[in-house]
Formats: sequence, C-alpha cells, structure tokens
Amino acid sequence: MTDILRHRPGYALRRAANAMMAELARRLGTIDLRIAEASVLLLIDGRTDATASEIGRILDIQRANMVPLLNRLEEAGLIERRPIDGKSQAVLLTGAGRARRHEADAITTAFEEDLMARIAPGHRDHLVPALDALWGEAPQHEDHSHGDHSHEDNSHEDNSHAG
Amino acid sequence: MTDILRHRPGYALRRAANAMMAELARRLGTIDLRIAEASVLLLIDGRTDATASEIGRILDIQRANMVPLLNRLEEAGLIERRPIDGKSQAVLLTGAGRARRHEADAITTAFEEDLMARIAPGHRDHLVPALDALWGEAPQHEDHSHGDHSHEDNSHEDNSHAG
DNA sequence: GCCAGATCGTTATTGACAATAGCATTCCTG
DNA sequence: CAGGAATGCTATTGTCAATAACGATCTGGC
Repeated sequence: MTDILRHRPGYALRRAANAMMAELARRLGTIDLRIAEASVLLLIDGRTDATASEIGRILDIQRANMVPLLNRLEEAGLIERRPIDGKSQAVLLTGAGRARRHEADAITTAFEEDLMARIAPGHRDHLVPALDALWGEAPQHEDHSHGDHSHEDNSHEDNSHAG
Repeated sequence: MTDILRHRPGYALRRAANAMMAELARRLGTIDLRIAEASVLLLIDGRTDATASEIGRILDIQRANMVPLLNRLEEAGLIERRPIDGKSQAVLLTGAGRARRHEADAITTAFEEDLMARIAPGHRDHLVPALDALWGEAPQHEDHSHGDHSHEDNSHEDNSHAG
C-alpha cells in the first residue's frame, strides 16, 4: 500500500527525519528542552566567546530566530549573555546550563545509538556518509530572483538541531 | 567546525531532510504545489474512491490537517469532492489535476535522481533501506499516557509528502 | 426500529521551526 | 570622519503538525 512511498528516497528521507525528530523531541522534552535549544547547549559548551550570530551561522538558524531561542534559554537560567563589545555578546553556559547540557548529551547520544541499532549492520555505516552528501550542496539556486543581496549572507535553507 | 555536527546521525538526517525538502519545495513551487499537495495528487491518481480520511491515514496527515490542504487543491481546480454517502466523499483528480500530477511526477522523479546522483555509488543503495528501517518502528512510546485509545488509530508522528 | 459506538469532515487553537523585511546601534576601514 | 558591514532585535508570515471538540452519519447489536 504505502510501498509507492517507501521506495521513494525523498519520501523515505522526509519521513525518517520526521519520525526521528518527533522521538528526539519527546526524549529531550523530559528535560524541558527543544531540539534547537539542545543543539545550542551542545554547541557552546566549553566556549566563552560564541556570539548569537556565530551560533546561528553554524546551526543555520536565522539571526532573527536566534533571539527568542536564546531568550528562552536565558529565562531558564541555562545561558548567560555577556557583552563582548558594544555590539556583540558572548553566549555562555551557566552552571545549570552545563548540567543540562550534560543531560542533553546523554539523551542524544543514547538516542543516536538506538537509531543506528535499528539499521541492519550492512547498511549502517553508509547512512551518515550518504546523508552528508545530500546536505551541503545546495544545487545552484540559479538566481533567487533577488538581483542584489548586497549584505546579509545568502545562505541556503537548512537549519539546526542536534540529535 | 561543524564536524561535531556532521558525524551525528540525527543531525545529519535532520539537515539532509531539510535541505532536500527546501529544494523539492522550490521545484514544486514552479508548478504552484506544496510538497504535501503533490503527495496527494500522486497518491489519488487513478482512483475514484479515496476518501480524505484514507489519504490522511496513508500519508500520515491528521484528518484535521487534510481539510485546508484539500480546500486549496479544490480551489485550484485540481481535485473534486464527490459524495460517496452522506458522511464520506471521494477525492478525485480533475482534468487539470491529472495534468498537474503529471508535472509533479516529472519533477519529483527528476529530483530523486538528482538526489541519488549526489551520493557516492558505494553508499547509494544503502540509503533507502537504512531510512526505511528508521521510520516505521516508533520505538514504543510506552503509553502515551492516554490509557485507552479506543478508536482513532494510535499512529505515530510522521507525516506525508512525496519527494 | 433504536441506540451505542465508531467514523467522517470540519472548525479552531496551539506549537515548532523557518523566512523576510526593517531598524537602531556599533564596529571597522579607508 | 564617512560609509559599509555586522549585530541584535521586532514583527510578521508561512509551512507543517498536533489536539480538542463538534455535528452528522454510518454500522452493528438488540
């Protein structure tokens, strides 16, 4: 019945990603973190100079979308914003943030192990390389029909998340 | 830099899926279709008895979310709703819908070929099997804390889309 | 024939994530 | 110092998904 869908790489990819995301979101929910939030915690651990813009660039989260995300983390007492200069501010983990990061790390690591365990050994090692081949190469959006894009990096469409 | 992310299966999966989705959405956008809409067109082609509920079950789209989706398709003149009985209605393609489905099919097929072409031959054949292993088995949500789930299938979290 | 339970389509609301446009401030460089 | 770039932010919109609730209809058991 759904075989028409099952062998379609695009559909399988979408669906697997969704199932994965839902499950990971559920698990991270137990420590009151969203996926994107956990990604940030994992990323800035050990750093004291990561700016919001930089985090956004790495995780492919728009500058604008970083704001409410960081606000939530700050309100939860997990991160702290410390001015670097008048314009930038470093985002760094608080004590509570480090503890939470630890939990998040345990959850995502365990999750990924569960994930890989579901895949037959013969296929297992090929998954990540295959996926990596798919993500980076935005296959030439020709023009975007903008014409200028003077400032603002003209990045692509992806996003963030740990997992 | 992003190597910390790149080797994480969950992150790679999420990111690959997003890049893929964005690209497919862009291509389908040229014929004024969203991914979910194209999925429906591809699914109901050749059928005259597919109900909204059934489509939703197959594509894992909630009944409630089928409504606006089908409304858009109907307003675009691509589908037609025909009463089966007082309660159910068949969703079937109009002439324009069949034509559009054809275009959508060409686009998604070409897209998937491009997708696979990006993957090194050695990995290529393992992707779909690996992904399929990930999606179906919702790894026991223990309980869902509902207690009963008498009616309504207790499906999981995925969704739809061709691609 | 009637009633209970299931199913169908629908409305409405909420959530997560993303994209865009625009703005004030600050930094950097010539 | 001036102009361009970067930073952080507000506000809005869009896509997809989940939930709750409702009226209506179908179905099976009696």
